[in-house]
Amino acid sequence: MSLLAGTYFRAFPPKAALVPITMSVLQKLPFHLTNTLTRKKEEFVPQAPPHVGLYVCGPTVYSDVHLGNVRTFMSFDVLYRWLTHIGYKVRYVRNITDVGHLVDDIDEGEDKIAKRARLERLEPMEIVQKYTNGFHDVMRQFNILSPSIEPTATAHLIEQIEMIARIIKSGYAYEANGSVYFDVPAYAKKYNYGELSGRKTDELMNNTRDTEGQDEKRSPLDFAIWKKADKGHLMHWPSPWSEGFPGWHLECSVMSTKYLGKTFDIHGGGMDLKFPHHECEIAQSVAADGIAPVRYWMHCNMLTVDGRKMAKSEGNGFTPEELITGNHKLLERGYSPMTVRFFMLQCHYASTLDFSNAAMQAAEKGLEKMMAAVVTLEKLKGFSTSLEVTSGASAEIAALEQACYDAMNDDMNTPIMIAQLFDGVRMINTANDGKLALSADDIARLKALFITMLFDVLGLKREAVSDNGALDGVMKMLIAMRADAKAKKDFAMSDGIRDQLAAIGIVMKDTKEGTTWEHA
RNA sequence: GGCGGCGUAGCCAAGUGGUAAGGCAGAGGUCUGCAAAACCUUUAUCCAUCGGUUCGAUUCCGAUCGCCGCCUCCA
Repeated sequence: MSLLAGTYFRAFPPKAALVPITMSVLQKLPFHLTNTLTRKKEEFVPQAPPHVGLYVCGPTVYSDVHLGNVRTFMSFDVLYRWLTHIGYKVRYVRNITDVGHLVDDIDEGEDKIAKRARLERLEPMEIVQKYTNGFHDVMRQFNILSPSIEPTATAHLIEQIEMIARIIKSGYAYEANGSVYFDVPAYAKKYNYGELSGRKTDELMNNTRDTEGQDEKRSPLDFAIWKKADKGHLMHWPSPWSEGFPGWHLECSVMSTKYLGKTFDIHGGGMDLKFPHHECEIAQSVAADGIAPVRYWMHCNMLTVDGRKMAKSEGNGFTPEELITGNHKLLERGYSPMTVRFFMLQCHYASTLDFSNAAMQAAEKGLEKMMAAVVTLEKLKGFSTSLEVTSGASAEIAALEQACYDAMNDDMNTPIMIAQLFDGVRMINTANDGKLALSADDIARLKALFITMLFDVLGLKREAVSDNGALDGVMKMLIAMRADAKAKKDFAMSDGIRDQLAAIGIVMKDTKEGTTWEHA
């Protein structure tokens, strides 16, 4: 078994990783992040620079992802992009949970994927495929990069069974009636169960729910790492203990350490996974291998709607699809994926973010302003600096650049970084107005900064605004007619054209270079 | 009840032991035939409430109120 499981992977970080660190960008300031294990902001020092191992708990593919999920993956996408940008070589692992997990008390013994399969009359793996595809589509829409490795739980059954065996061998798990439970009290005697979530086993004991099936367990605190499948349970595999399926917490422990090493740098996920999921991951790894698996834990906060966590059970969750089309009762209209991305990144990942139509519309306007500035910047022509002339703005641009790096290095503070860029927007617009002189070098530097920060780091992309050629042609004609009317001082006609277009959502703008138009 | 966190302008949201980033909205101005866009200026005597520490707190400590997340093993 161990041979099978171990033949095809390479150790990470690589043993011969003694490549000198070549941080291309800025080494002046190290990256700091809030480690939720210590609850402190710490300097990030990878165990084997320049390599960084990053693991994020991926989705359970039994239904559409909702916007809250998107926020988590987007936050870690920015982390991945930033670490890469500052010169690290990141191996980013994000799993797909395709082994179903038990639904709730009502659907006893039937897992999420099996239940869904039954409802939709599909093979479980059809469900998995369908929603995995959907998940990938959503990730693409929001411009979230693919991880380096996207392992699935079902492809790592052998490793999971091996890990269970190791935990049993070390005395922290026991079999009962074909299921295997993690022995929390035994573990807690030697190690600190609850170090991540701040929980204490005594307290947990006092507040345990009286649920069914408890009799198999020695302590109500124990959790299943292998579960015997009930009859009718669709997904199950053979194991030394029973025909069954692995416990939920196990897959992440197995897949993270398999690809990133027994101890790896960063583990991320949503705040709601801190307990029990992440706490159990620590316990499993420590029990199996005697080593803490993770050096830095990062948790990103929840997306709320009207102050409440977005969740299916609340009925306040909408799919990314609905958000884009506006087809949901909570949505006044649709918003583009990049508007959503910008909206989310204007808030720090560790804060709760409250969703509202007003906030979305504000983000939309802000993003438009930002993107318009990039277009302006690309057209700007600066004066030549051949005579050792520097503009008064040069120092300001250098400071702006530094401020952007400082913000990102300070626990990935995207809202501050964006605020800095808006200062840059002012500079660009002022220059465009002829009220600020920028040298060609200044402009090149600003361009590099904006493109790097906006597109590479924040992961925004330009969205198509103008649509089809026919409309463009019609608009050219109308603009010409209106110019003609204006030349003849026929303002009734020129205003009429403009107002009627405005009524159908097209806005004309008279600039020095001529008239342009856009959708309102 | 336990654990974790939050409460900053009309809205979204940063931040700090020395007196409040940014975006949206609002107001005034420049520009314009009038607009729009752009630019400039402006908008929180104050950071839930009450105490305490301090020369000084929104920032630290305590209490109160309100809100949110988690509390497993059958997410």
